[in-house]
Amino acid sequence: MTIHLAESGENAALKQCSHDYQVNCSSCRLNSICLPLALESEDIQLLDNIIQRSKPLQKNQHLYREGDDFQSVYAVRSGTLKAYKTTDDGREQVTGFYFPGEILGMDGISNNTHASSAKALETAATCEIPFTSLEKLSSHMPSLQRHFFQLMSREITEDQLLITLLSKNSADERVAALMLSISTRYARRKLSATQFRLPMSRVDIGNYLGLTVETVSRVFSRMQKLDIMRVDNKEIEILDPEALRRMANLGR
Amino acid sequence: MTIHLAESGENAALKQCSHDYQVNCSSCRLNSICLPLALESEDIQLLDNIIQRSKPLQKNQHLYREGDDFQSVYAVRSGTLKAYKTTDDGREQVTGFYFPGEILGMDGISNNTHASSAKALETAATCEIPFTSLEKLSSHMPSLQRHFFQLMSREITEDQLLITLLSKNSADERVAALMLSISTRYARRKLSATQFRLPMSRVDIGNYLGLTVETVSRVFSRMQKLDIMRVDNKEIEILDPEALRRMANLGR
DNA sequence: TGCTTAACTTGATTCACATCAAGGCGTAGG
DNA sequence: CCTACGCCTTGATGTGAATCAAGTTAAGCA
Repeated sequence: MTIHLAESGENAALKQCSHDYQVNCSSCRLNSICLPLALESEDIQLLDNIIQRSKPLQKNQHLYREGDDFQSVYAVRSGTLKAYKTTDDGREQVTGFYFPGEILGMDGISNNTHASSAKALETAATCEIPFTSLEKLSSHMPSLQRHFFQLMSREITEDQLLITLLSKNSADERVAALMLSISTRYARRKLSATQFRLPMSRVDIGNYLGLTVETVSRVFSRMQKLDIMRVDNKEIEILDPEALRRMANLGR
Repeated sequence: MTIHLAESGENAALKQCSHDYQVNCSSCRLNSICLPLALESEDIQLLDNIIQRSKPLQKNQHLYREGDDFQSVYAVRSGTLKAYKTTDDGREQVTGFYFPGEILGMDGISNNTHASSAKALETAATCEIPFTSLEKLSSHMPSLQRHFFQLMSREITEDQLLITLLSKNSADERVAALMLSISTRYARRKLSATQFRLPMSRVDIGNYLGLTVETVSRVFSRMQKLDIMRVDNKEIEILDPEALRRMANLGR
C-alpha cells in the first residue's frame, strides 16, 4: 500500500491530518466529483495506487510549465490553480481556473508536451496521476476509460462555451457568466453558492474573459450599484441570483 | 465512375472509383492523418470493421444536431463540415470547420448528447465510428486508445488557440490566422497550400472568428490591396505567405 | 511602524469594430 | 431570358470597451 515514503512514518502522519492532506481517494470528500466518480470501491483502490500526492504548492508556484514534458494529469485537492498560455509577444492568455475536484493537464496529451502552464493562485495541493499508468489502468477498467474520455470531452464543451462567450457576449455578460460558473462550482462542493472568495485577481479575470482590468472593475461596480452582488475586494456575495442570470443572458 | 448504385455490385463498384468513395481504411489516402494513424495494418483491419460508411451528405444537410443522442464520432472522408452551437437567443456560434481526415463529434461524449450540430458546407462523405465499439477496441489496442486520447487533447489545444485568438487578436490577425490554418490543412493533404477554395461563407467565417460579415469582407479587401492574397469570391491565392504570417502575428 | 509596491477603482478620451444602409454580382428558378 | 434571392462589398455613422491617466486601498517587507 505504501507508495513513496521518504522516511518512516510519513504515511501515518498524513492520515492524522487528513482534513488538509487527503491520503487516499476512498476517504477523500471530493471523490464524488473527481476522477474516482463512477468507480467501484475496489477499482478506486487500484486508481489510488497510481496516484502520487505531493506537498502543497505555494502561491504563484508552478505545477508545470508550457513546453515541459508531459508525464501526468493532476486533480486539484485543495486551493485553486490557473492554466495559461504565453503568446509569442509575451502576453498571457488564461485558459482556465481549476477548483478542488477538477482535473487539469489534459492538453498535454496530444504532443507529450504541456500546451499551457499551470500555477497556484493560492496554496494548493494536487494529486498527480501519471498518464501511462492511467492509460494501462484504463485498458483494464472500462468505466475508468469511459470516465476519462468524458472528462476530456467535458473540457472540450467548456472551451466551446468560453469561445461562444468571448465571441458573442458583452463585458457584463461575460463577467456575470463567470460569477455563475464559480458559484456553481462552489455549490457542487457543498459550499455556499452565494458567498465566496475569488481566488484570482481582476487581471486574471480580465485575461480569461478577454477584457481589461478596468472593464472588469467597472462591471463589478455596476453589479454592486444594481444590488446584484456585494463586492468587497475578493469577497463576493450574490444578492440577486436571478438578476445575475439575466445579466449573464445565457438562458437557463 | 458511377457512385452510389443502390443495387448489386455496390462494393465492387466502389472499389473501382476509390478516389472519391474509399471503402476501407487501408486503402484510404487519408489514413496517414486520420484515426488509423499509428496503427499496425492488422489493427487497421479491426478498426475498419467497426466503421460504417454511409452515403454522402448534401450541402446543408446535418450529420447530427445539438441535443441528439450521442452514438458515434465521425471522420470526414470528403467535403467540409462546420460544427456550431445555437445560443438560447437564436444566434449561432461556429465552433469549428472539419476537413477530410479530421474527426468530429467528440464533444458529445461527456453527456451522451451532441453538444453542437454539424452540417455539410458542400457535398461531404463521412466515416461513422460507433463510440461503444471504439471504446471496446481501445481497451484491447493501447495504440488506438492512446491515439484517441491524443485526438481529444488536440481538440482541446485547438480550442485554446481559438480562445486566445478571440480574446487577444484584432480582426486582421484573426482572419489571417484562419487562412493560415486552412492553408496548412490543405498542405497536409498534399494539396496546394497557396491556392484553394474556401468551402464556407463569409458569414460562417465571421461567426467562427467573432466578427461581422462586413468586417471579414473588409479584411479580405485589405489583404488584396496589400498584395498578400488574391481573393476572388471563394477562390483564394496566397501571394505572400510571409506577409500573411506577419499579419497573423502568431509567431511561427 | 512606516515604506514600497501591487492590486483595484474611477474618470476622460480614443479607436476598432458593429451597425445601418445601399448597391453589385452570381446563381437558381419561373 | 428575366427576376429574385442570397451572398458579398463598400461607405457612413455609432458605440462598447481599450487606452491613458490619476488616485485609493491593500499587502508585503525592511
